[in-house]
Order: sequence, then C-alpha cells, then structure tokens
Amino acid sequence: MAIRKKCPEKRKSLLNATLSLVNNNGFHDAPMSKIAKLANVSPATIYIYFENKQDLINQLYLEIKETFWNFAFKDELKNLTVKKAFEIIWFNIADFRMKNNDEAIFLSQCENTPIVDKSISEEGLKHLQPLVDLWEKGKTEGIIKPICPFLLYSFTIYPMAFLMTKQHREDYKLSNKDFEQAFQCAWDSIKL
Amino acid sequence: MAIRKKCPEKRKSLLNATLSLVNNNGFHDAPMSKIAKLANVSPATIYIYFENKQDLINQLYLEIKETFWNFAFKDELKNLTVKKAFEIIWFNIADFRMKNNDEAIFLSQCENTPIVDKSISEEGLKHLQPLVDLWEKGKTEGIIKPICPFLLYSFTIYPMAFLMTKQHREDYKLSNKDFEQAFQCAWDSIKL
Amino acid sequence: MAIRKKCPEKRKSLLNATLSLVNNNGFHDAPMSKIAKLANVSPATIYIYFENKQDLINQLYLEIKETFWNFAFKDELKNLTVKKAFEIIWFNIADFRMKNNDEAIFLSQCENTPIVDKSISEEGLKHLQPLVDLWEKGKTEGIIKPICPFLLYSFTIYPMAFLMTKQHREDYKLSNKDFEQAFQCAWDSIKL
Amino acid sequence: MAIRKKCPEKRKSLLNATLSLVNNNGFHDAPMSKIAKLANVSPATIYIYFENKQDLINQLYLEIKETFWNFAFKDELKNLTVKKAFEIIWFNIADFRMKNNDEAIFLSQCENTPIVDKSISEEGLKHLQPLVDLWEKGKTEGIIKPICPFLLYSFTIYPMAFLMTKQHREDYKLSNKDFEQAFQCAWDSIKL
DNA sequence: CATGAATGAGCTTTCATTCAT
DNA sequence: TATGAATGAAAGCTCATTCAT
Repeated sequence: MAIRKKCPEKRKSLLNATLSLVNNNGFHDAPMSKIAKLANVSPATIYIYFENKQDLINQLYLEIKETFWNFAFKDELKNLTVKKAFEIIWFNIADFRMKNNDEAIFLSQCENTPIVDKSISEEGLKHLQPLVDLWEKGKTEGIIKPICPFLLYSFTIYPMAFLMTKQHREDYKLSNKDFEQAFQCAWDSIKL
Repeated sequence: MAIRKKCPEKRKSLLNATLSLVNNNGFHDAPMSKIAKLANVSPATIYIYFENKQDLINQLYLEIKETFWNFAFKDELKNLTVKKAFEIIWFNIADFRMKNNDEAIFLSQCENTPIVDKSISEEGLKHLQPLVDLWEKGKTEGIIKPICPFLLYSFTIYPMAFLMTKQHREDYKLSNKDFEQAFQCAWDSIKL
Repeated sequence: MAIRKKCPEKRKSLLNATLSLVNNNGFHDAPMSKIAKLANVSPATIYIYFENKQDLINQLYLEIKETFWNFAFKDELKNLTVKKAFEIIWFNIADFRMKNNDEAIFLSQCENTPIVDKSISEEGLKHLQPLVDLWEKGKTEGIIKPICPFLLYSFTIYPMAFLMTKQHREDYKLSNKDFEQAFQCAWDSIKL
Repeated sequence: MAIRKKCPEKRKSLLNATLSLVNNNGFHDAPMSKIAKLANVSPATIYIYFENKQDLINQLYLEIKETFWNFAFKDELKNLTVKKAFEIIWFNIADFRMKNNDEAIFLSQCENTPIVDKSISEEGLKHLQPLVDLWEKGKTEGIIKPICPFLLYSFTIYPMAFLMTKQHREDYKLSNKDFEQAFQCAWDSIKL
C-alpha cells in the first residue's frame, strides 16, 4: 500500500523500460517480467514502486504529459502578440516531440487506445488550459476563428502526432523546412 | 460431397465482435474466448475462419480500411474543380466516420499502436492514392500549397480522427455546424 | 456403431496414414485431422470405419501383427529339422522386417509403449504359438536350451527390432552378411 | 539479495512424476497439469525448472541414461578377463533394471518412439563407449566374434529390455535363475 | 528494500468427436 | 456413405501478482 520512492533511479528505470516496451511491442506484449528484466530489477520490485501494472502505466502517462506541457509553456509569453505566443508554443511542442520521440509516440498510443484509465486521461487534459486561454484572447482580438477549443486543437496540435508516428515507423527525418510549412498550415487553419 | 459450408455471416459476426471488444477494452483485453462468446460461437470455431488472432485483427483492419476508402471515393469527381472534389471527399470521410464511429475508432487504434502487422498496415496505405493525385492536380493549378502529401494529410484528414475519438469518449455529438467549421479549417490550412 | 467396410481401399488408406504418422511423429503428434488429410478423406469419415482413435490404433496393430506372423510361418516346415525350421522362420521374420520397415517400427513402438490396449496386445501374442511349439520340440530333442519361451524370444527374435529401428533412424542399410551374422548369434544363444 | 532458491527436490519430484505418468499412460496422456498435480506444484512452476515439455522429457531421459551407465560401469575392471568384465557389466545392468524398473521401462519407451529429440538421443549413446572398447579387446584376443557393436549390443544388452517390460506388464518376477540363464544366452551369442 | 520462486487464473490454440446435410 | 463445419474440453504455456526470506 505505502508506495515509497526510496530509490528514484530504480523508479525511473522502470518507467523507461515500460515506455520502450509499450512503444515497440504494444501494451499487449509488454509483460511485467520483460519490464523488470529491461530495468534490471526483480518483478517483485515493481510492486514496491507501483501498485500494479495499471498504476505503472497511469503514472508513466501523467509524468510524460506533465513534462510535455511544461516544456510547451516554459517561456515567458506575457508581452507577446497572440500569434507570436502561439508560434512559440507550437514550436516548443514540435521541439519536444522531435527530441523525445519515444514519449511522443507513447502519448499517441495512450490517446488512441483504452490503456490509460479514463479519469487519468482527463486529468492530463487540464494542462491544456494556458493554450485555451491564449486562443480565447485571440478570439476576443478577432485574430482567431470563433470555434471551440477541440477544433482548434485538432487542426493545430494533433497533426503533429501523425508526423511523429510516421517518422518513427518509416525511418524518415522531418526537416526544419517541414516544420516551417507545418506551422504555416496550423496557423492558416485557425487564423481569421 | 460437401454439405455445410463456411457461412459468411459467422465470419462477419466474429469480425464485429472483435471490433467491439478491441474498441471498448483494447487489444490486450479482447481474448478469443470473449470474442467467441460475443459472436455466439465456440472458441474453436474462430480458427475455421481465421488462422490465428493476429490474422483476425489484420483482416478486420484491411476490410474496414477498404470499406472506408471506397466510401470516401464513391462519387464521380471528374468534372469538378479541385476544391469541390476535395470537399466532397472530405465530407464523405466525415460522413463515414460519423455513421461508423466504431470502425473509425478502430482505425485510429490500429494506426497509433503496433497491433496490426507492419506489412498489412502498409497495404492499407495504397488506397490513399486518388487523394494524393487530386492534391497533385491542385498544386499544378496553384490552388494548393506545394507541400508533401504527409503534411496535407495530417492537417486535413487526420484531425477528424481526434474529433471522432473525443466524441466516442465524452458522449458528445458533433453538429453539422462543427463539420462546416472543421472543413473550413482543413481547407484553409492547405489552400494557397 | 455398425462399423461397415463399404470401401476397403479407404479403410486401408486410413491405416496407412496412421502408420506413417505414428512412426514419424509419434502417437502424441498424430491427430485425427492429420491422418484424415494424409488419407485424403474427411475427419468424419474415419468414424465410419473405426469406432474411435483407440480402435484405429488397435486394428492397425492387430492387422500388422497378423500379417507379420503369417509371413513368418508361411512355409511348410513339417519334414525339416528343428534348426532348419527355426532358420527359415528367423529369416522370414528378418525378410518381413526389411521389406516392411514401417510396419516393423510400428510394432516396436506398440510393444514398448502403452498406446495399444493391453487386451489387444495380449491377443497379438497368441500368434507366437507355432514358434513356441517348435522350441518345445527342440528342447525334447536336446537341441535347444531348456529355458522359458520369453528368454528364447528375447535373445533370438527381439534383437531384430533394435537393428530395424537403428536402420530406420540412421539411414544405414543392413547387409546380407549382417543377417548371416545375426542369425548365428541368435542360434548360438539358444542352442545346446 | 536472492533468498528463496530453486530447490532440487522440487525438480526431482517433477522428474519422478513425469517418469511415472509417461510409463503408465504414455507420453500422449501425460499432460503438464497431471504432472504438476502428481508433483504437488502449480503447472506454472514446471516452467521454472524446465523450458517446456520437450525439455522436461529430454532432461529426464539424459539423467536416467547417465545414472544407468554409471551404475553399469561402477566397478573397477582393469585386471579382469574380458569375459569376467563383461559378466560384471551385464549383471550390473540387470541389477539396475531390476531395482529401477520404472527407469528401465522409460528408457525402452524413449528408444522405440520419437518422444526424445534425436540430438538428445544420440548424446545418450556416447556412454556406451567403455563397453565397445571391451568388446574390441575381446575381438583382438579372439574371444568375441568379429562383428559390429550394434550386433553385439542387440544380442546381449537389448534383450533385457524385453524381459523388463514383460515383467512390468504381467506382474511376474524374474528369478536369479532366469538371470543366470539369460547371461548364458547373451555370452553364447557373441563368444567365439 | 529487494529478491527469485511460486502460483491460480487465464491465455491462445488444438484435439477427438459429432452435427447437419 | 461421406463430408466440412462445428464444438466442448483440454492442451501447453504465460501472466500479473504474492510469498518467503
């Protein structure tokens, strides 16, 4: 019951092992025994750091999600225009996904399958708020289309997931020019 | 000589059961025994119609993928403008995804996880060709941005998957107005 | 229930298929489905000719056993000496085993494993009687050691099974000279 | 670090259970579940000690084979005549087979069916070498017939397998006199 | 805290046999 | 008679989790 984190490296190494296995084999072929082996610990040890397999997955998801959004919003944006602020956030997201391809792929899997508990998945959504606020500001200024956040998200942020997964699967590397073009698409789709 | 023949309805009912279980529980919690029960057959019967579980999944994917694209391209588009043709295809896709929500969700799962064999997944891609051709024509006419098909796809078609999954998860119904707005986003993102 | 033999060739072909599969794969890897396939009939057809798998094996054993001993005792031996008669029988047995290697191997399997019902196995023994009688005569004449038939059998007939199995497994062919020598061993072991 | 260790008694008890079941029911009717039950462990536990069923059988065979030949050659034979040395070995073998009837029966089954992997079966053969050497010596001395080891084996050692199996099946006990007679047969068959 | 052994439940798949025609 | 489809039962094996140290 008492889940203590005596040795954070061991915990981290378990999360990494899980990430790698779920990404490459799928959730259905990522048994606890393999996770333990890859992390160089005993299967029993996993249960010192996590309640059960579901908890392990949930925590992995939440941690990646948090790191992801923290990175997206890491910059000071107060004095910038809506467009400039959005551009910075967008490229931060792209940057994170390029540098942390495994994490990006994993999030895609979680968001398109029922492997993460629904409640946890919803918890991950709250991080989106600053972006929603920015869009709201843009709408008030008449710069952004007056449409719901889901639509704005699906045409600006979500497309990146596709590009990352493709890149991962076919050994192909997205260039800077690709990103410039992609941002242009994203902005064009929502700007007024 | 032969009398009782393999009946296509039993096959269909197995595919349906699989679709439903994988969608709701995930691939990892869709055992053959449950599939059989839901389809009202014995577990052993599955192996008359499919080689093994992987084959069952693969065939389900291929069949849905084909139905999907056939529906997308069902109309005669020869004498239409690029924009009009694209609009018709886009709304066909939206239409299919609305009417066949389960199938849409399943495709999303397959495309974001390694549950379908890679070779099978690639086979599913070939259906995209007519759309690629249309975009090519649009580029020549100077109507569509001169960017690669992956980008065009990710900003026009892929976003719909997000909307469908959201709709499925949060018991929320996309309206006609939502679709009009969504199409506008899609077109704005790639038009010149 | 009523096991009729409408088509003796089909029956024969099933027995052959069983013989071949049990010899090459072992009883544990000779399923009815494979037997049916090899015999070019439906699995259901087997049950027209045989009550069940056990009955199929039993009948195969009995038929081979009978053929085997009939061949061994096919010659008229009345006016011959005990040694000459024994020699003829011995070489008949050797002859049969060389020409019908599969059958010989199968008998070895049956006699060293519990795949044939005990009662059936005992029934197969009764064929041995003429040889037992001959040995009895030899003992009375003071030509053969006064030891029990089991011993006589185990040192004269049984060794051939080993040679046949070896030949089958290591792709090695017993020569006529080998047989001459083998007979000499057999006779030396029991002659007085 | 490690605490509970793989315990050799559990392994032994699994081997014993397998021996008993394969002997009485045959390989085809010795499922892992029954083996586990007879050994008083969970079916899953078997896989801690053995890779799979085949491995379990192979190891059982090898271990019995080794014990068997070690017993056969346990005595110092250097200063003895060929005949005396052979006699000691022969009676050791007889002794082992009488005292370890189950093991003897099991070896017979393995050598007459394809339940043990071929490579493993061949590995078991190497133990025979000291006996082959002794025969060679006997041939040089002009005491033993100049025939190949297979023949020598099949007429001296192999016959005992028949006697053991018979004894096992028909509740009948071989006497000391039987063994004296049997040895006489064995020696007569190969001596010059 | 950490472990490797141990396990009951459950997995995918196969089997001998029967059904329906 | 003969069949291919169909099946309940059981096979070999794996899994998430717990035990014993």
